[in-house]
Amino acid sequence: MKPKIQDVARIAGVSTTTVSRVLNDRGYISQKTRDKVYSAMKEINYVPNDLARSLFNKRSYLIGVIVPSTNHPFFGELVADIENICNEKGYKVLLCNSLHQPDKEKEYWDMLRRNQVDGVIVVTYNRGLIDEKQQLPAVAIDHYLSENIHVVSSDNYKGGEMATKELIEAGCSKIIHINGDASLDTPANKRMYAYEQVMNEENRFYKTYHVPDVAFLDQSSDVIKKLFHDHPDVDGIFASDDLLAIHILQYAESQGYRIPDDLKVIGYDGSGLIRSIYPSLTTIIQPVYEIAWSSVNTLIEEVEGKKTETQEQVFPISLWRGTTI
Amino acid sequence: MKPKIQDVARIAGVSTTTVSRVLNDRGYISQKTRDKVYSAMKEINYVPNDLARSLFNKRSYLIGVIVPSTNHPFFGELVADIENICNEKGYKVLLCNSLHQPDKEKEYWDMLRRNQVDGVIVVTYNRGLIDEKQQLPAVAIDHYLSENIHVVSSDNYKGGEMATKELIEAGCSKIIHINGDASLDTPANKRMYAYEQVMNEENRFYKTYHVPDVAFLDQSSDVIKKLFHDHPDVDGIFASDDLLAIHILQYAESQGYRIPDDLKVIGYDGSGLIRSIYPSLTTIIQPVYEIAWSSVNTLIEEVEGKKTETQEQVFPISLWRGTTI
DNA sequence: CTGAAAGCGCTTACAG
DNA sequence: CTGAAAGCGCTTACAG
Repeated sequence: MKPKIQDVARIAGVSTTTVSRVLNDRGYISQKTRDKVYSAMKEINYVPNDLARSLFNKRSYLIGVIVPSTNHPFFGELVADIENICNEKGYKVLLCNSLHQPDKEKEYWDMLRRNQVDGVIVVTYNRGLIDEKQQLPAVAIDHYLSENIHVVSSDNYKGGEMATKELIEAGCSKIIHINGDASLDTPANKRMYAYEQVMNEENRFYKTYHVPDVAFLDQSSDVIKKLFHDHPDVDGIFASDDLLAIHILQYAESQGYRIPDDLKVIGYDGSGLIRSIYPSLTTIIQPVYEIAWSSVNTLIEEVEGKKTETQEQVFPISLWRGTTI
Repeated sequence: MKPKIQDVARIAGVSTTTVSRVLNDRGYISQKTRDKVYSAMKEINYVPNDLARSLFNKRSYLIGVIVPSTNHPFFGELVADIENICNEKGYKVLLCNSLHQPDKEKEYWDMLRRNQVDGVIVVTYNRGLIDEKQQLPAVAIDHYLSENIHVVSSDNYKGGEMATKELIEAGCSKIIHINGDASLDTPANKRMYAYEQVMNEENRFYKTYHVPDVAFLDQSSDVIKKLFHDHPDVDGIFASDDLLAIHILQYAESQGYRIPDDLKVIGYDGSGLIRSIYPSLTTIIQPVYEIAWSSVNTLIEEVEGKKTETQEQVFPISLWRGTTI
């Protein structure tokens, strides 16, 4: 049986109230009592039960984090940053990999509520996730969910614009965009709108191809093949995800395109991992750490009642110059 | 105020006992009562408090997972698999990124105990993590921690052997190994022993270089430069990590080595991500999913009291043939 | 088929 | 400076 506060009290010869007081360092306690209690705790290897504490305090210091999957460089890094920052602030992370499945997201959301998390940070493309009156503090990354939910993102429109203009300035004459599932309401859509708008303004041909699920690349190859089959003269591609961009480079090279002479490619995300192992890829960098930091801080401020108005924060993107443009 | 079971009981006109019964589907309850309770729950949007439940049941369905960082393709994938499998089985994951820091690992371990996790899955190189009498069920991945802790790993020795032999069979005459921190007691050490033993048996020159921290590659470049400076005639390198292998390839190519003609390189881990975006890299594949599955299952079996003897499970590795050998 | 009571391990007014 | 009592939101014997 795990020792409880009563056992400590009995051994130290004090009341449970007193033990609780030294545990929480609250109220006046004589040094002598304090010492007795500490040595009793040590003697029986006492560990406080945070479940009981949370129950009483109505505060769990638990934060739910819902992402598509940590098995993706961008989200793996994002989750690592979020967890590290939470840890510094005394919060714990309950991890949920939704695999982009709306029903899973909903299940996770309910699970988090049952577990009395203080708040949740969510990356979802499922608008309907929070329909009911949600009093649970939440921050949505990259996505507007509802009026009461804060939003943290990087500037997706500007990212799309920057990527497109890089290709234009590099002299590409036929620039194609490849993106994820068109029916999903993802931040990548803003990148697409930016691409289409820029191309439109310049009176250029534009075309966007869609991959069923960007995060899991198995299905991307057919779309990539089709892109090159339809447009063998393509000389610029803006991919909404670095992994997609790399797959395109692989396929293009296998077809004899020389990079960047025949074809220029720019990706998106610029996670530390990709920049480290694939520095040649020109890409738009999302400021992952800033997004993580701001998400955690905004959430904790709301949890601790410091701020109430719903916030929307957009961080600037930047360009990583590789050699694929 | 969040609605509680009492509110449901009051509205449905029954006792809390009855509400609890329909919640847990235990004992006999008339359909009429059941309906009343359900509609009351719906009416006030009731969500059960799992903290209170866990407190009573002495079972949290929480599993702590300690890894160096999800910001690494191998651990990002491992954590995603572990979490998915836990979720299928009704368990939740409390994520801890130790960043390879022993003091953090210890803090996380204590935090997990306070939070009454049912068990923990840990990837650590910190032998001293569990000194005291730990009654907490645990599975260590890749590492023997103590007599009562199960171990799940892949065959690191055979992996090192296979990698070394591949280079030998490919005709390399000067094969060098590069590994992580020598003072850490990591699974990669077994790969190094295998390398050294095979080389020894063949009466060949061997030499291992060490990078301070394989998981965070910033410091690797100096070591890599030194390796090539000391041994410009190296024609085979076995790296204990794919990211390291990729950095070596980058540096070697910048120095004019042709791959694989002048230099052959083999990595380690073979995570899905690396195989997808860097298929040319020859590497040893660790069966991530099997490791995740076995860890979760072994842990849950112990938690549920199905098995008691400490187990050690070793899964076979395999070879990914790229073009770097 | 249903309810009153005790208890999971803690904390906090309230007394003293 | 310290303790007895009530309560956080649940569940489960035990009665009826």
